[in-house]
This record gives sequence, structure tokens and C-alpha cells, in this order.
Amino acid sequence: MDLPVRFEVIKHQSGTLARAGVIHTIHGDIETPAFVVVGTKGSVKSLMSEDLTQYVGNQVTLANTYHLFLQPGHKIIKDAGGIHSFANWNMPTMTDSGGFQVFSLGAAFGKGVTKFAKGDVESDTSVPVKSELNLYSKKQAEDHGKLCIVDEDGVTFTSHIDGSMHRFTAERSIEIQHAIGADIIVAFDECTSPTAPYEYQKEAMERTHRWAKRSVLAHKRNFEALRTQGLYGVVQGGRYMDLREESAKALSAMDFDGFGIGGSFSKEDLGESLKIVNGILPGDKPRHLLGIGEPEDIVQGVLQGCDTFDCVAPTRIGRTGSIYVYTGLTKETPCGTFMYPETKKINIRNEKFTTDYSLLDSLSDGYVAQHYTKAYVAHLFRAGEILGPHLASIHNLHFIVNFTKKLRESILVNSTFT
RNA sequence: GCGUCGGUGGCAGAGUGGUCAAUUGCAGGAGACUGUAAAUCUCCCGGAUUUAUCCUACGCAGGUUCAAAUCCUGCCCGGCGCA
Repeated sequence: MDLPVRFEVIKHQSGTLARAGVIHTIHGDIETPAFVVVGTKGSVKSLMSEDLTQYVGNQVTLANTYHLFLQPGHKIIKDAGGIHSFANWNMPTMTDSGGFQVFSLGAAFGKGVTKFAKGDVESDTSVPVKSELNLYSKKQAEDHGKLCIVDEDGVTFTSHIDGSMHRFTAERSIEIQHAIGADIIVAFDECTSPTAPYEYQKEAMERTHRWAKRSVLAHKRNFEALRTQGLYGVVQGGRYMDLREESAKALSAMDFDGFGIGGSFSKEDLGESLKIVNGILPGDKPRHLLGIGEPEDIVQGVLQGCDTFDCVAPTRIGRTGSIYVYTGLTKETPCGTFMYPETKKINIRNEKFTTDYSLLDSLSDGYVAQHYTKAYVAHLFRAGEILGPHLASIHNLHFIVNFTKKLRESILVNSTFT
């Protein structure tokens, strides 16, 4: 019997960890490196499935376990026949475990912290070194200014929707992901804040390893799921190279179909960090860089051996008026292994675009880029028309999906056979 | 014509003797956004300028006062009512 998620490397690039390959799933193949479109609540914000297949051209989407669990509830998705039929996503899909929400609703809640640390980050001393155990209450969460609290066994969330309390454990997350039915599911982990001190990062990482083991066991207990869904484990360790190394080793020893690389990074060390991790992770399994996907980051990730990337940036910045465009120049990767197109972002709401009748991006071959002008999209944004964010989202997604595809082609053209 | 209410920054609309270059919303200018608490958030928004400060401003013109967007007089303009 074939594994539900099977990875095939087609070419390695000499001198780097970059590789081109294919991830085979029951709902189709994913040619890697590939960008994964994010549809957290089973919806790529403002896009219907046909927008994805006809105008974006992505191969795979990612939904979120925590969000779908709260709304509409995984039972409804299961009864609807799984996420593919429920959302009309006729392509490979992934679900994230909810581990990111431990960060976004926990340590990062109300603090404006992102998983990317720029430069030196002051440690947030309010982060407890020892996990808060038991005795959780809504009031406690409010006192801590967060909507979730972590303990050894799992995480207790206060719903950001209605304040109701919910409990996630490794087993629970896997059970929900089985019900949702994505092709690739992810072990429950804790995404830590870049402001958390070393001691906490280490503790959280070790706990994530324990959850990873439990996730594997929970997955193996479900024979139906085992036949149709692949399970990824998540490497943690934050900004610390020794922890990253330790985490990669620990996860490599477990029986996963692929790996996610999660947690927080410092912008400067992203490449170095990935190099260490991917130098350890087994070469015959796919590696997904969780939540990172600005063009330059993807170049870094591909060079250092990552195969897939998801990121909310294209849709989120698109919705708020930032448009990816090519500059027309080419850039060379740091080690000179291949050339790639230089990109930049423009703010389409800027005054100067109101009378700019040129195409949204004449150098991009996307449908939106080639059929709508900057002046028109600028008008849509100014007029508050929903079509503005919609077109911007389609364009940015097509742009980044295609940008990643170009990197794949570079590898195929320039590289040696494996 | 008489009576009455009102005329505030691009617009709407607070303020009704000093704490007012004037609350707030919209419009406008710019920025942010990386496993989506996000069709969101932040900053700027009379002029000159380095914070300070100075200048010009609350229909127009005078006046009262140490001090007026705020009080008084006249004028201009608008709504409503009565002729």
C-alpha cells in the first residue's frame, strides 16, 4: 500500500540544500518548491475555489484546526464529506494543528508581537519559565491578558468568538484533524514567542516533542486516517541554534511523513537556522516552513532545503492595499547558485496611483495583473469596494505561487540529477 | 417687512468668556502587516518652524474685557414661521 503522502525528489541543487520534487497525495501532486495558500477558516479570504484554480494556480491549501473546530465545528465538516468537499477545494489540502494559536492567542495576545524578531529582542520577563498548571479560569486568562494557557498535557483556550472554554491536547488536535480530513495534518505543537527567554523556549520545545510522540500514536490508532492522511511533526527551538538542532534530531527519530518548521525566528538568522535544521531532517521527507512567505524568505527557505511554504502575507497585505510587483531586475542568491526576479511591494492606495493607467503588474503573467490597471484598483480601494481586496488577493497569491514556481524551475534547469 | 433659529477647519458636527489651532466622525496624506482575534491597525492632517515658539483663523466690520469661536452693536448670508 502506498503511503498517503509520498515525497519524491527530482533534483538537488549542488552547493545548496535546495531541491525540486513532488509530494504525492490522494488529492493530487504538489510540485515543490511550492507556496501553500492559507484559508484558515476553510476560506481563502474573499476567494472561491474557482478563483484558486483559474486565477491563482496554487496546488495546495492550508486550513486551521482551531478555527474550524470553533466554527463550524469539525463534525459538520466530517459529515459534509471532509474539507475537500465542504470547501469545494479540489486539490491537496493541509490543516495546521492549532499550535500557532497557542502563540497568537497566548503570549502574543494584545502585544503586537509577531513570530519574527528583528534584531535583538528584549526578553519578555512576564513569560513564566515554568508552565502554568491547571486551575485555569477565564478570569485568569484575562488577568494574564491572553486567551490560552499551556500546561504539560495541553492547552486551554478561551474562544475569541464567544468566550467559551476549550481544551486542546495532542490527541484532540489529531482527532479533529482526522475529522476535517486534510491530506496533510500537523502534530500539535507550541509556537513560542521570540520574546520568550531561552529557558522557556527549551521547556516548550521539549514539551512539543512529547506532544509529537503522542500525536504519532494518536494518528496510528486511526487506521482509516492512516490510509488517507499524512502526519507532519513540527520542529521548534525559536531563535536558538542549539535548540533547533536538538529539535530536528528529536523529530527525525519519530515516524512522521514530513516535517513542519515552526516557531519564531530572527530575520537575520533564518537561513542559518534552516540550514541546521534541514541538514538534520531526513532527506526523503518533505519539509514545510510554517507561516513564512515573503519572497526573499522563500528564496532563503528554498536554498536551505524547504519544500513548501504557507503564509498569510499575500492575502493580508493584499486586502490592505499592498501589491507585489516585479521590479524587472534579477537578483542572485547569496552563494551565487541561481538568479531570481527582484520583487517589491507598492501601496496601491497611494495618491500617485489614482492616475496610473498602467497594468497592475505588467511583468507578471497573472490574469489580474494583465487585465486590471493600477488606477482602477486604486479606485476600488478608495471607494471601499470589496472587489479591490479581492483582486489584490488573487494577484498577490498568483504572484507568490508563481514566484515559488520560478525558483523550482531554476533548480530544475541549473541542477544536477540526484 | 416682522419674528425666530443659525452661520466653526475639505465635509458633517462639538465647543458657548481663559485649560482652543479648536473634541469627534468622514474625506485626505503616509506607514505597518510573515502556520489570519485582521475588508485591520498606527501616525499625520491651518501656515512657518528645531521641542520651544510665532503668525493667521470659528460669516464680515466694529466694540466690551487683562482675556472672545464664546458677550454686545451693525451688516451680509441661510432655515423656519407670520404677513
